[in-house]
Amino acid sequence: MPELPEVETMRRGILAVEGATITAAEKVKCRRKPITISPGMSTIRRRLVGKKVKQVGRIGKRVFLQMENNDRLLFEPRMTGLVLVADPPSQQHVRFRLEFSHGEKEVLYWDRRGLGMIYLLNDQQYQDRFSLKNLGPDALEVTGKLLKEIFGKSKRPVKVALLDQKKVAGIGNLYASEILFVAAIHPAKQCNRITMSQWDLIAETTIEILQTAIEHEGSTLSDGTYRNALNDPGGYQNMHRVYDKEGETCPICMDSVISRIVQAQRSTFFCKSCQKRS
DNA sequence: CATATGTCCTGAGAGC
DNA sequence: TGCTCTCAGGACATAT
Repeated sequence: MPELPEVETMRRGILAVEGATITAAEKVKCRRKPITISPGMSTIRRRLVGKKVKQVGRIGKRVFLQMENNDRLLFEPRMTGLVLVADPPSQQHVRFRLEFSHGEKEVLYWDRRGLGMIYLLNDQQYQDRFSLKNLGPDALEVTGKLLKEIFGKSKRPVKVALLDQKKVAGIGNLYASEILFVAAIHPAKQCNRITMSQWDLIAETTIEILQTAIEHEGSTLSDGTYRNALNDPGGYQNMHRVYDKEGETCPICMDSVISRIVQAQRSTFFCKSCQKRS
């Protein structure tokens, strides 16, 4: 589930390692199927141990440690991955560990389902991997004009299109429903039928919702998986308007109930009265 | 190129 | 109570 706000919260949670030197990197033994860590641990150790972290960054839904030579160690949490500086929710799902020079700093990668990945890229590999061809502009940077350029000719349903990371980076299933509800756009509306003023509204709403979600440290759903770097839950789930609220009264019209439909094999939540196909 | 679909994986919760 | 089954949705390989 980690989307842009959750991953940005992870990034902020490990900012303290900026300037610290990595003293150890360890793939933690785990009875479950091991996650993908690339390249191998011996190469990772050779390139990281004794090196200083220049910056902690985020690209889309990935968080990374950037070294002084611009090697980047990326954590890609996918569904259930967490980057932690505190004790993990469970020991059995700890997959990877980094130790740092000063203080008692330690960073853990924890992942219950193990769909996440960790990989080390040199600067050129990073630039290629995340060129605009492969990953769209960050969702916090969008404008109506940009969205219209990116999506304006597409016939896809807007909700499905917003999830395409090649187009815009950072929006996932949860925030897509929330954004379109607030912008009052029907999730099945085709992109090429959305007006310029509606794109402006979607852009504004996207930034507003994602920023507010970051301020609240992301959304911890009922399964409780997502935690910040200190292993505390987020708070934005209390501000959800439609996500996972099928059958509940719409908070805007107070009349219709929230509907659930499936688009591209994923749940979409919306209000039939507030979000017209028009 | 654009878009659709199946797959990876675990554990919570539903249903019997 | 304990078993089986479904489902959650990140990114990507493959197909159309």
